[in-house]
Amino acid sequence: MKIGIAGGTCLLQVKPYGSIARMPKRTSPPSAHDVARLAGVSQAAVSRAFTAGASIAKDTKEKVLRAANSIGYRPNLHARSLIKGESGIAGTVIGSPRNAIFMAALGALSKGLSRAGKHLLVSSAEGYPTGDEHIKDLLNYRVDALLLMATSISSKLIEQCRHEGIPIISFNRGPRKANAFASVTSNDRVGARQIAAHLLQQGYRRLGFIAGDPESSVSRERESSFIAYLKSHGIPAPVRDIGYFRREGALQATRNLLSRKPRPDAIFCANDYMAFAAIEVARYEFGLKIGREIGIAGFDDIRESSWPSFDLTTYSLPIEAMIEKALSILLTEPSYKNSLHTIVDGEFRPRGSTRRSGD
Amino acid sequence: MKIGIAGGTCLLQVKPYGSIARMPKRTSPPSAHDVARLAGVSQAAVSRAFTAGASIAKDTKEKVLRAANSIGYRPNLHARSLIKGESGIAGTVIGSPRNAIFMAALGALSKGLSRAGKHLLVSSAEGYPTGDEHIKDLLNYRVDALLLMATSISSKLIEQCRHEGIPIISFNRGPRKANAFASVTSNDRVGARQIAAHLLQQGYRRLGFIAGDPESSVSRERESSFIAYLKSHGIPAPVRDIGYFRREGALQATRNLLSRKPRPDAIFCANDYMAFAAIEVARYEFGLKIGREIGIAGFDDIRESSWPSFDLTTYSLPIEAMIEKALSILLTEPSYKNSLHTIVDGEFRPRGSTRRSGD
DNA sequence: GTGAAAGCGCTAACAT
DNA sequence: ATGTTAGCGCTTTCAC
Repeated sequence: MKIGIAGGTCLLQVKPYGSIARMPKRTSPPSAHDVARLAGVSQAAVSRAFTAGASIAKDTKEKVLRAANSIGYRPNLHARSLIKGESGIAGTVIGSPRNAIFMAALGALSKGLSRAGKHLLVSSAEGYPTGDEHIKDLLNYRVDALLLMATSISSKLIEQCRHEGIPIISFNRGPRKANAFASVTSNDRVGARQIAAHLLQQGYRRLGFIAGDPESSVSRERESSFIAYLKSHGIPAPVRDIGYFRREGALQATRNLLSRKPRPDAIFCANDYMAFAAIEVARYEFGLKIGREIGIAGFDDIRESSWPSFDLTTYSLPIEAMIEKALSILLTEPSYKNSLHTIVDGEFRPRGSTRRSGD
Repeated sequence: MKIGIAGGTCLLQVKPYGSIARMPKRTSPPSAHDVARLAGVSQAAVSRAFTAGASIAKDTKEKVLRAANSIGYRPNLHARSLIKGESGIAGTVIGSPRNAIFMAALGALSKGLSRAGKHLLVSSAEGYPTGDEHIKDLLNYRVDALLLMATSISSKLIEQCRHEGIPIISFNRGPRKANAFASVTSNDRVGARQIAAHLLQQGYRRLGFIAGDPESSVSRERESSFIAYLKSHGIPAPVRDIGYFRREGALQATRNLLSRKPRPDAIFCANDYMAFAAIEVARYEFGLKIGREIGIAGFDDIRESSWPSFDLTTYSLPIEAMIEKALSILLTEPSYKNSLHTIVDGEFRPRGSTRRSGD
């Protein structure tokens, strides 16, 4: 890989150690004092001009705003946070940024918070066993709330947050200890059950399951609920392999399952992303007609699932609704913050990948 | 959609207007003073204990840290920012959070910054013509740098940032005014040229192009470079339609192009995501063999492109390298900050979607 | 409605 | 090596 460099004067300059190396600061940003002086009012008046609903005369306010605008003044939110004890920032730790679901959630979250005038401080904890270090970092910024996506947190930190009144919302992962903090999850049990029911109804009988990360509550819930339904209908437990929520894992797991004798006639994958791999292995490596010769179902209903290349039967993970719920907990439901487990229903989406009667 | 609610005591409580509604704050977080009192030292000593390389005796430091730990003290970074004039936060505005590329970039960015002990404040400007409002928000937090992804910024704001020494790095979008700020882009011109050359070499002659957002510099660069190559080799300009970087748009654009007489024998799409739509329309709606009967190429080399369902010829957008470059500008190259245009080369990836000799 | 003054939690200069 | 002091930029009493 080549890197080309075009243009640019080059001021010689030394890097200030350990900080984001900034340009030479020609001017420090204007302060409320500067504005006050310019407008001929007190610094307190400037503050009031920028505080909605503060008691200030209309023309004083205008005068201030004009002055402020002319020198590009903008209130320093760090100073405000110091006083208010509130930062206007929500912290998010994302355990698996590769997962499209969490990234989609992040986008929705940021949008929703923006609308409410709040902001999102993001930390990626990919590859860390626990989110603790990242969470601590965020706490240093006195975040008003913590959103955990695919991230675990120690009891000590939970206790500390509760003590300081910082709500924790866990996303799509039930709390380990009941009522330790709020969580918003999709209704995976219902979804897995509907998929099981649908597969049986379509006439599939030799079922397979590809697990995600066997440690994750998400994968376990989907699996146990799937199995429970089968069992209650007198169907033998599915053959099983593990895909770790990754493509490579799912490719291999599918190969393993499809090589068995007798071959399973339908495979339920713990998420859509793995189901795509299963479909491709079945179609391109085993030459099977998806639906007719092998049923494949997933979970999440991500964008690609409805594309004709996959046409995947799945259960929609209601990410928008979940985010909305999380936002409403954050913004308007202080009473529920601590010990609420919200389960949002998705929707079953039968598609061609489990249609026996044709491809 | 149903929402189920499980568990939870319910303290009656009123929402503080306009703020993230927090739990009752049982305790405000401990301050350096508290620690100082507990450890029997001055508050300054506490500060020194938490400052790497400060002049403090070893056992004083230990004493302080023990005390701090026992009451869960953590330094308030807002206060620090106030003094230092540096927040340790980089601000990012993402214009199109739906675009997988930018989300991937975000993940990498957050990871890289985390390693450097920095943080990422994220704002989504989806649907806004300019990022200005969001950028202003971020500036209120005195971000140390601004990363713009698919986001435009007014000259006024550029000027203000330069004035305050805040570097702006634009991602995969060249600066409108030369040298207005730093930018990191992929080498789209080279990529588009290689694709054009490859298509000709494979024997395709009646070419088509599907543009992204015709306003975007990315789409324009890819198109103009593609056309320039064809022209210089005596091939007529491609027929053209617009997909706006969206699936629906690309589906329709492909239908339009494939309905023409004579039908183009190859289509270059301004990105992979649109190329998937093109492939699916060609394959499932027009019954064409991809590669043999219609060549399709994209740009970006996202994850799905190498999947057998698409097997898409494309040019890799070197997102990791670009992020690395952006980080190094941010963290270690103050001298280049202002007027550097870095172009990172990707790699041409010929695949089955443009192989004439077979499917 | 407005200004003066106190202080949020911290760092940095200055003493000692 | 440590304590004292003066702010960083703002919000919030408290007088007027």
